[in-house]
Amino acid sequence: MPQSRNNGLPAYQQIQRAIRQRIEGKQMKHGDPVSSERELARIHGVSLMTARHALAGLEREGIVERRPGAGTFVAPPRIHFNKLMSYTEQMASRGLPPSSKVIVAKVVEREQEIAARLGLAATSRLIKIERVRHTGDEPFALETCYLPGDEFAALVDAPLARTSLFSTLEHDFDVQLAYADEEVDATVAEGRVAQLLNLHVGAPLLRIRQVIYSTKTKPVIYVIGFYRSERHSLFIRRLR
Amino acid sequence: MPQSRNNGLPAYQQIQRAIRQRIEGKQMKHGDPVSSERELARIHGVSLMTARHALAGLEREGIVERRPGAGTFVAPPRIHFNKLMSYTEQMASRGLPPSSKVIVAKVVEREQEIAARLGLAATSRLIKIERVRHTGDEPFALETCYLPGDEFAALVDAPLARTSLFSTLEHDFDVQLAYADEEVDATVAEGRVAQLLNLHVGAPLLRIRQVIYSTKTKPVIYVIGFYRSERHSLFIRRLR
DNA sequence: AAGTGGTCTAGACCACGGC
DNA sequence: CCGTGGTCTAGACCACTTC
Repeated sequence: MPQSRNNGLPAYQQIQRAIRQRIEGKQMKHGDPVSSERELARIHGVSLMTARHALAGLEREGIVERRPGAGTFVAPPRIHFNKLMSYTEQMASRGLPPSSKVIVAKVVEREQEIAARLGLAATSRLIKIERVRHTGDEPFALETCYLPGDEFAALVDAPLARTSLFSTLEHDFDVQLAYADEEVDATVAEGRVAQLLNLHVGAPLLRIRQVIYSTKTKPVIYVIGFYRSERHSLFIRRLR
Repeated sequence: MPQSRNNGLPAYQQIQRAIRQRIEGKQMKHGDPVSSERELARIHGVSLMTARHALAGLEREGIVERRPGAGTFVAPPRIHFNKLMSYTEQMASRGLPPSSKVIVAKVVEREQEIAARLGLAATSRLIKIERVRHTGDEPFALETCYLPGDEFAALVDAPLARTSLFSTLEHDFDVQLAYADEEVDATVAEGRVAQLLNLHVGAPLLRIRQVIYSTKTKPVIYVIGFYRSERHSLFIRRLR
């Protein structure tokens, strides 16, 4: 009788959760063997295929490595490649305190191109939030994000300086973010951007424009960011 | 009797290949329904789980979309997010002819830092191949790649101008490339790079340094590339 | 030789979409 | 309502690694 009585969560996800927790809770570390498929099946009282399904998912996430004939092992502590993380989360993963300064937080109109990228009518109202990110006391990025104004009007009064935008969206607005498509190129600092980032005009900058989608494949945030190239590299993993 | 008589290829991969071919051969287009799991199982004479496994793989690759209760459909023409492709393959996927000019193809020694990135001793001999990539007649990238010299010595005499490095490796050297880790930042053109790319000094450039690994998790190629930012953007998909 | 992951079968029930 | 994908079972054989 599948997935009854048990939180409604499918069996394979419960197995994943159990393993994930033991790894995240440092009870297992890089290289440790994970219970074999047959063991997991026995322990959780499921069939072999279900246990396999659980491990296959964890392997795709990079949490676990499977070596045919040998076993399944906790994967090396992964640099979170290609993972959508907020600035706050990125800092946390490096053990650094987040620090940013809100420059602008208001409603704008007639931002035609940006409205289009969010799948909205050209004249829609948009929330605009502009922030400078710091490491230590040096500014290293200028991020401007836009959200649909009707849905997220309350955001302009949110404590953006203290709380992560991602967590505000996920907790207060019940929006689950799913993925982002980014376009990356290089540019040089000029005018206001150079000034805000404490750079001389002509310094190289990484420009990242991203559209962040919710689990419903709906665009939720458009972000354009400028990153000081001496202080920020982008890491990507590409698969064949 | 699994995977006998049939090319040695597992049944689920044969199903995938059949579907892939029909999509790539334009016999099916974006939005068209793919045979249902039960249909595929019947057609290919396999069980439902095997047909499901095939579709699950195609869905992960982004080739196909599955909508519960509705069916499985050919996914929108996908931009190849986070996919490791050679320059030749990238051009092909956009319907453009590849064009590049080999500047250097020789053996070098004492490239300590690069040897280290390839997991080799500091004094190892390395193959160095430097090429300018073009779109039309405009240069848009300078790519320099390094490979272990002992293993790939024959490469310096390979027809690099005519043949893709990836395919030479995969066919002539029996090396299967698996993934690449990239570090991306911004810089400005200067000296030789500016000259080769036909840019003025100070123009913004995207710099990509990548280590390409074989299926055996062994570093095989180190590439450092400079890309004219007006002619090249990087697209990334990040997942939550 | 024992254990592991990889593949596969022939069934089953569920929740959901579209008609 | 019927067909779909999503989950699951209780077995099986194979190729491989480890000892």
